[in-house]
Amino acid sequence: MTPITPTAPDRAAASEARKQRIRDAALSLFSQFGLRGASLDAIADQAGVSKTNLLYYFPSKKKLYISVLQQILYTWLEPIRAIDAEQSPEAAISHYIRIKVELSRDHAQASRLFCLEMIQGAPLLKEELQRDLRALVEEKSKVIEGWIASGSLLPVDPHHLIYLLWGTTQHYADFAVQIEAISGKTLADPEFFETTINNIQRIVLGGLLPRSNEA
Amino acid sequence: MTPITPTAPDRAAASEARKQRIRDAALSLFSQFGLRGASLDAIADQAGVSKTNLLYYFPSKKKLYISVLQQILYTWLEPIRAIDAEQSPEAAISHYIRIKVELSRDHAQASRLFCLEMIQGAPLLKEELQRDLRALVEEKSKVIEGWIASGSLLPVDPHHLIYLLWGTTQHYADFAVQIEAISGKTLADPEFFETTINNIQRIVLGGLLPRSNEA
DNA sequence: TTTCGGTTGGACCAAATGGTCTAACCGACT
DNA sequence: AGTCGGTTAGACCATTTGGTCCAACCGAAA
Repeated sequence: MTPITPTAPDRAAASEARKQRIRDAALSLFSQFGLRGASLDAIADQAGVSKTNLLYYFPSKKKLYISVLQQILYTWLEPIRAIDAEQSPEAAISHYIRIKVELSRDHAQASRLFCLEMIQGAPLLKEELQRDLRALVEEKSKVIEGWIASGSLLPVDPHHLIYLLWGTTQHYADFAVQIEAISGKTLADPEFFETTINNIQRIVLGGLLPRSNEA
Repeated sequence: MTPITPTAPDRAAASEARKQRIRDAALSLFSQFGLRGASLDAIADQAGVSKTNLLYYFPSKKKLYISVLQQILYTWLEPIRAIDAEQSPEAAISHYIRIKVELSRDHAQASRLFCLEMIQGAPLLKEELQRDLRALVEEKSKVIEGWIASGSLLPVDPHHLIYLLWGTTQHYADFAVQIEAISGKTLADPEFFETTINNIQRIVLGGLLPRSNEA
């Protein structure tokens, strides 16, 4: 009943598992050395399969790379999709920051690969960015403008707000080494994790300058 | 009288110029493809010299890479050095943001190379980060704490404030493609440049939430 | 038991790559 | 003119790399 493919059902499952193992290894190496810098030998090695076998599942290096990127992209844009006009701006932004810092902690490699691709000029994602991401950002900008119009948010350019949130939160994944070198802490440390979220929320929502009582 | 080296003086100048041309080409390619991803052939080509000649000036790929990185590092940490206790926090932070966004505009490649190196785990810079950068950040954190103690700044963890400033400003260099895909603008556009600075300053200093008059 | 399609890996290949060797070049000083 | 040290490049090399080919394997259906 279960078999959909002509061969045994667990055959397909095992195959998919293997593919995922390869994708995982690829993510690990691509996120460290980039598309050109990572070799198929190394990826196959880390995945525990032969290079030929890797090329059986993914017909070329580029196809493998794209497959990995594609898998990331969805997860990556999820938090911003969650923003909606029904929430208060405080709740929405607070929540967004938390989710994004969680992503930086749990999917740091994915964040780095995404960053690498951007640095390189996003040769493989540019189109998608221009179409989907742009529309998504436009949509959420409208929400932010609504908040501003209703007086529940101080006036700010929605795009720059979004960039600031992206930049700040991803920084903890992409520059993890730097942060560890300076703070001696990682997001894996629960206390540092909470402090991080807390401080970003405080700065973005409340600002740094005290309301002057003078003048 | 002028000759310091045994050979003619302009000989050394021409030599240094060539070295710089090579470093420039190297920056351009390393910042795009990383240490492994960029080839000496391509670098020599872009610099307009033969590969052998490149290897005459820089005895190995790694040495060249380090030379480029070294040259960046100083420029990169300059803005944070400029922060001092005499300024008002508002002036210091405003100025820092402006300088940093200027760097993102004028030295985007350097920013990206630095980012790449961090992503990779900073194998060549880790030591320096742990020593010099850490000390520098510690010093400036003291300044920020002073501001907080004197009541001219709301309480915030200095480290996280610094990370937020770094992340936000560098984002405009490292993710330039993404920003262009969404906003259709670049920092090269003077209006966009000023809007960027203005918005970051406003969010960081003033915060987003209006002071509630209720309750 | 045979066969068949999906699967696996060792041998192999052409191109690219980091780096060496050697010969020639060139301007300055004798 | 000759030579000397800094400079330049073409030929060459060993290794790595992305990718192909072919032979073998393996579990299930006939």
